[in-house]
Amino acid sequence: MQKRVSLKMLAEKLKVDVSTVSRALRDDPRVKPETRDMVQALARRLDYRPNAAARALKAGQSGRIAVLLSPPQQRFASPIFLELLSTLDQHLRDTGRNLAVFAARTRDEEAELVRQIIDEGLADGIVLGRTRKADPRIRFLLNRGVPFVTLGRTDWPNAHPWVEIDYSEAGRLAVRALFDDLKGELHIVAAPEGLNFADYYVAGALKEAAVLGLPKPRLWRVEMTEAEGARIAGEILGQTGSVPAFACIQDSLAFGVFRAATAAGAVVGRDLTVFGGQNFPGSEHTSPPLSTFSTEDRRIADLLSQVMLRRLAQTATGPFETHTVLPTVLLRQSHKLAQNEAFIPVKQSG
Amino acid sequence: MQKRVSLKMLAEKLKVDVSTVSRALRDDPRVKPETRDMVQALARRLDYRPNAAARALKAGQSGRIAVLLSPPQQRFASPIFLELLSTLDQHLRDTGRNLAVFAARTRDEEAELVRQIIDEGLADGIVLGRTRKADPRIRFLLNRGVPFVTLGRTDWPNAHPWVEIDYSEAGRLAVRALFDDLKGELHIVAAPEGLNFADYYVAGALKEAAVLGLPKPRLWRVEMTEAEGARIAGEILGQTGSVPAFACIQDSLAFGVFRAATAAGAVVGRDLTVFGGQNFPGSEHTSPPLSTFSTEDRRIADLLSQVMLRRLAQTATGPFETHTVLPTVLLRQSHKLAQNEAFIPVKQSG
DNA sequence: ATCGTCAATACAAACGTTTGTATTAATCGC
DNA sequence: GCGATTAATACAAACGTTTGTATTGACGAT
Repeated sequence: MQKRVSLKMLAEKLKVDVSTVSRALRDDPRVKPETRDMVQALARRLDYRPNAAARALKAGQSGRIAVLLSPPQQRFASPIFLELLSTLDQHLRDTGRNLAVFAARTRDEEAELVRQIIDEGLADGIVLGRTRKADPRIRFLLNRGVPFVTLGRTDWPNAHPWVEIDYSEAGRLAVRALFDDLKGELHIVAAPEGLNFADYYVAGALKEAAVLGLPKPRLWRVEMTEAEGARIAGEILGQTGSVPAFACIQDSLAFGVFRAATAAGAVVGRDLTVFGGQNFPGSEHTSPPLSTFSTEDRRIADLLSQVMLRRLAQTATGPFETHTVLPTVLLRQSHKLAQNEAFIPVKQSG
Repeated sequence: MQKRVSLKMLAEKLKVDVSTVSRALRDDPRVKPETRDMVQALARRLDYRPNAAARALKAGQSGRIAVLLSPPQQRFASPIFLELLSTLDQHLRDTGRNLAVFAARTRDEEAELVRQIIDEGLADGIVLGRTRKADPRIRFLLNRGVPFVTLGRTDWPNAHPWVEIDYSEAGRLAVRALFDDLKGELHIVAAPEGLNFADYYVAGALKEAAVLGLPKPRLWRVEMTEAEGARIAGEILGQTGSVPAFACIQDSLAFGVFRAATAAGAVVGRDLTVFGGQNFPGSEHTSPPLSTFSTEDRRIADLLSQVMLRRLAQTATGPFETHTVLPTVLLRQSHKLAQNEAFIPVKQSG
């Protein structure tokens, strides 16, 4: 465990000042070419690496970007996060930055966590999702002038860059798709109220139901877990003789519906219909294949990364034009299986 | 965007020295109680937060723990990672530390990345998985005396703490399960050679095949993607009239087998049998439900976190006794569906 | 020969902490 | 009431960088 190589160590060995070493390594024209080469040669030989903490202190920048892992995190946390972490880290490392990850326990804790990240200098910028109504995290970040990008619009849509999945369209799609062979009550199963993407989904779904002349669907606002999906579907399947339809905002919930159906001896596509969301791994292989919409995880990750980097490079603050709404694409129409006796894939999920 | 609150600022306002402020905040008995209270009151009022970079520089420790996201990262990267990130961050924050995430592009890049993390002081400890034969990352970390924990044993099992999933048992279980109604060739579909967990799996599977008196199974060493699973199954289903059995090391591969089967018009459970691994979300709902083994993601995450923290607290180096082999638990036996016409869940997946 | 110019380098301060040591002034023993 | 003790605080150095400024010596112009 030999001592770390520092500028000082290089300077001593070469009998020059640390400032000369520092400049030599950064190809400053003020150092004589021979000196520069000598310094660089030794630095390479000793495998010198600048100390991140010292640089951060001097620069007043941590060199890190934080990603907020929004609670609750469960096994089902959407696949987009891993995609995002991986993509973002690669983009960041190309610009000499690193990735920090923070996982709040509860939603209430998040605002305090964001404050800590910024005020302790744990990161210079933040990527966050699951935006909410009157989101205290956004309020704080705007106040402090911190660079950040959100997945999902906020109440201050022109004050910062964001990328959004068109959840309103997703809700519309789900209801429209389920409508075709609707034989019973329609259930909208969405994430808790106040979460913007869920509110958009519900709005889109309700509007479409109205357009189609349906009676007002039953609304469920719950955490997006398989357990919650199973609980709701279990309750409904137990009490009604009709054929309920479930528009679930995420496949995790839809998986729960499948589970409840299996437990109740009901057959999806005959005794109930289901529509999911986000095209989770495995949803292609349920029986029948889960109708869902795709969210282009890869593209979202790329966009968020690029926008974050652009925002970091930016000197002036606001207004920020990078607002992108990503389309949601209908995948599979297996809820029609009972009628058609044939499975029509609308688009392969690759 | 007012200036950050520093010790210096507090000191100036209170007309005392920064050292006094520093000591007051840390409840040093050398400062007079009244002074302490005065300092703490102002610090609270101005919401002072110590600067992480300055602390890191002074302490010679970054206060961060790195998690290596092993390549290739794809949508299917196992659910364990999110669980790990979330659990680890919560444990770390309790001890005033933070989480850094690094995603190498390729396996070859990983060793260099680890070197960078340590030599630039980007992290004080590392959690890594996907250990390999003669793993250069481990070699380096041992050399430098860096605290680290691995998911999966290494070639230096007594030199560092590790947690391992019993993949040998997993391979054995899969072959044993498939054996019961084996009507054709047995295929072992595992991750590339050199990856320890995959090597254990293959060894376990081959040994069990030998014990059962089976002919030598066909061996595939591929990346664990749905595409690879589909490619292999497609190839086999096209060329043979018999009923192949696939023991896949991960559900992602098994999902691929399902996809190929659907494409070929083959029915899983009749024209082929499949066994997966790691119990991915959704694997419960395939048709038939995917036989797989569980890996107790939550417990693994907890263990890795705890062991990492214990290792960090440790002053002396080695030997490290924290070596845990986690059992793999058989889930579902749906590959027997064709025979029994009944689905026997061995254990619910929660 | 002498002054200004310029190249090359050294010196020094700063970023925000922590911590060892020096200074000051009050208190105690006698 | 005077030296020793002690409580309270200030001073200073250090961590490893970066960067503004001062210093040195060599050279060309006058």
